[in-house]
Amino acid sequence: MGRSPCCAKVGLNRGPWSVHEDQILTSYIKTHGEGKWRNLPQKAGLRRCGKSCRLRWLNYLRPDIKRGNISKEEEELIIRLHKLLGNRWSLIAGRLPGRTDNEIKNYWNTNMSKKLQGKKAQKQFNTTKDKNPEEVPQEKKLDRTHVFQTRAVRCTKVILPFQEGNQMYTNNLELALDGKRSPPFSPQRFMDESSNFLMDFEIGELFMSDVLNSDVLQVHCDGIQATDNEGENNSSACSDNLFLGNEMLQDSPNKALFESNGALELQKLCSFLDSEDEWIESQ
DNA sequence: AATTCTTCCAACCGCCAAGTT
DNA sequence: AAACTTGGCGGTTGGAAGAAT
Repeated sequence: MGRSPCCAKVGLNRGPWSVHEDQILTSYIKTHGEGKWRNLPQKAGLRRCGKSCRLRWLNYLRPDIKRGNISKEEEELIIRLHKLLGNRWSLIAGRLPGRTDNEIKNYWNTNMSKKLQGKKAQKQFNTTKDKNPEEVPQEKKLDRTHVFQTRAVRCTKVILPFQEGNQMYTNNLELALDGKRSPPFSPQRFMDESSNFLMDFEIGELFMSDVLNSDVLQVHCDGIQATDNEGENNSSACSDNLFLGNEMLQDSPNKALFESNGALELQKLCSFLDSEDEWIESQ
């Protein structure tokens, strides 16, 4: 049932790697280089699955792996990057030389998640997530300052929509989707407007390209319906804020908050907008 | 000293996207 | 265009080690 395994597991070693296996793998990769993981075990004479070899090399045997505890500076960076990117461990690891995504993920799960427990947003989410949407009183539905957490999903484009005057960003978005206009994005203005937040991230080509390639969708929204962690429609959120991941870059006139936790699919965004329009019309 | 509980992290798993045939 | 392969990712697990009883 389901997907076939990546390789025939019969007769393969599992569990912790022995010193001897490490030596074989290291020696083979030093000679032949990385890649071709599927065939590597056979060629190297290892009774391991290719995936397992890849993981062992990337997370443990690579010569540039940094050993030892996460420093205070690294921890601060992890927190900031997590705020920005969510659970995109490989992206976070990419900005911490010598650290692996697995290591950072483990560190986060064992240390940081504890420290950050009890956050207001999480608390608020938890108090409402179990309720049947039908049971939510109407005044709650109308509460556009309601804070909730959405599940991060990948999107294929980055949109950095800026509002010019009262122009609805949706106009720009639709045109961008139709290919009639570039996504409404001005790097210079983006940096100007968000300089306080981004200052600590060494703004530069590298960072900007990271952002642009990171699937992070920034939404400057004027009314958008989102789903909660359970994938159910939640109450509407209205915001004049600009977000980078979870980070609010501008104060909203109505102090409303929409947390996208990193990303929304463009298709979902469009359907949210449609449903939001219907909702507004029905009021 | 023995047992139970908790923490930590290496390794595994399934899914996905990109590349190839 | 469809099927298949491959590499990469994030979530989860299991067991070793340490702490508590």
